[in-house]
Amino acid sequence: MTSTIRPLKKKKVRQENEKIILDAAEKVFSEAGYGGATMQLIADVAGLPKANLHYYFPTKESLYRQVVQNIFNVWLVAAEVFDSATGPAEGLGAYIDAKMEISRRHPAGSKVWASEVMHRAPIIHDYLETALVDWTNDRIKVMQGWVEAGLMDPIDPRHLLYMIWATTQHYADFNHQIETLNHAQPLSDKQWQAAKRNIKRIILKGIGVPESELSRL
Amino acid sequence: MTSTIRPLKKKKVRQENEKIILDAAEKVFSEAGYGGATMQLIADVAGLPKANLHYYFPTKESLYRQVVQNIFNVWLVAAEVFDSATGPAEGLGAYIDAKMEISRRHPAGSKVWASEVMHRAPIIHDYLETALVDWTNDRIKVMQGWVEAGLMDPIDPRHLLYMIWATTQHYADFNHQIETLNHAQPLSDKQWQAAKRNIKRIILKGIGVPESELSRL
DNA sequence: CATCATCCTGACCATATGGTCAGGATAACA
DNA sequence: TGTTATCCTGACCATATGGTCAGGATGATG
Repeated sequence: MTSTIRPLKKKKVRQENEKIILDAAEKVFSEAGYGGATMQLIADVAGLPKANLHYYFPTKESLYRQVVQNIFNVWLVAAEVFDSATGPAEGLGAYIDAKMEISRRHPAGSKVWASEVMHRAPIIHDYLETALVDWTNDRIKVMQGWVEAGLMDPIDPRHLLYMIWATTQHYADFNHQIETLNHAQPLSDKQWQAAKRNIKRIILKGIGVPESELSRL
Repeated sequence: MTSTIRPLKKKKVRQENEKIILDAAEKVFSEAGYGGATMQLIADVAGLPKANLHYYFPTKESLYRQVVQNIFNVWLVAAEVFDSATGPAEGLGAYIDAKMEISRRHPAGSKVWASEVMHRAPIIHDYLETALVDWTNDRIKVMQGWVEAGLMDPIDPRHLLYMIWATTQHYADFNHQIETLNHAQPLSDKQWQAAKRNIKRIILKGIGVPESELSRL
């Protein structure tokens, strides 16, 4: 019974503990910020002694860096829906849906990312300058192609992209404000659907997608 | 010559020093977060000894609270343009312009606000529940009126408002990311104008403002 | 000029924090 | 079973931080 597991036992322990620590760290960093978070609090949330964190992650900064990198990967995966699309209604619509889903399921990650960028990205500076720049330029070209094909109005794709990022991430980063304005209640399933529908409708109609294609939202 | 000033000299000193400290604090809080900011660093930026800060502001938290309240007032003033408007094109257009101008001139304040809300508004909780809720409900009624008057599509005003907040504040909160994506350069005058124009066009067209009214952007 | 309130600050303190380490426990493996 | 690599942790340390305070400077007031 243990024969197949035994050789992996130790490796599994490492894998599991790193996950526990990273989850706790993401939560604490998102709630307190990098400076406000303490290794002791992360340890308490993880249910481990503080020294154990330092066994897996030598410094607070290395732990934080790993958290941010994980989030960036989530972004990238979500963006894949963008690529297989044939036009703005499909591509941007799916992208907005995917980002809203992340904001709903993964708000802590979004907050850590926002906090990092707001503070001039001291830790992931290089990521922004390479991976993000490349990714962005690629999508801008795609959207530029849509403009030239007459599939959308001659909008500057850059500002369109910022608007999508801003709006979708707002539902994660400012979820406390949104809940406060919703009678102190989290958004219900219906309200999340309504949010997605409103956002997609305004943006897609705003860039010139014909009304006939909007009905499917 | 000094006769008119003399009786105010001491009061003026207080006023000036409080302003110097608050400006320094806003800058440092926005760059480091509440937990990452130190009274020593704020003192250095202000060019005053640390003990002097504690003379005017007894605790770090009281200083921070004052910074956040000042920002909230800036928001409120900017929102006044909303009210004198006769319809969405004029009202929302002016509101977007005003908020973009704040994002450009006052990014540090926006970041402090964002950080505070992201961390569940521990300091200004009561503000959100009273002032912000009241303000928001009032504007929603105005927009609801516009919908009923047929001046805009039947959009949920709440999500429209969030979209405007998110997009305009994004240019302050994520200015580092935007600059990184702009060849490490701050946006020029022209680029700021283009940003405003793109945002207003997408949102206003997206909610059904007729093309004829968009040409004036 | 004398008195008083306000303003200012170097030196100091208690506490909290990131990080270390020696030594012990556990499991893989020969 | 003995050896080795990995895992675990209580106790400890150096440093940084928010905050205090006694005493001095400055300007208002009468």
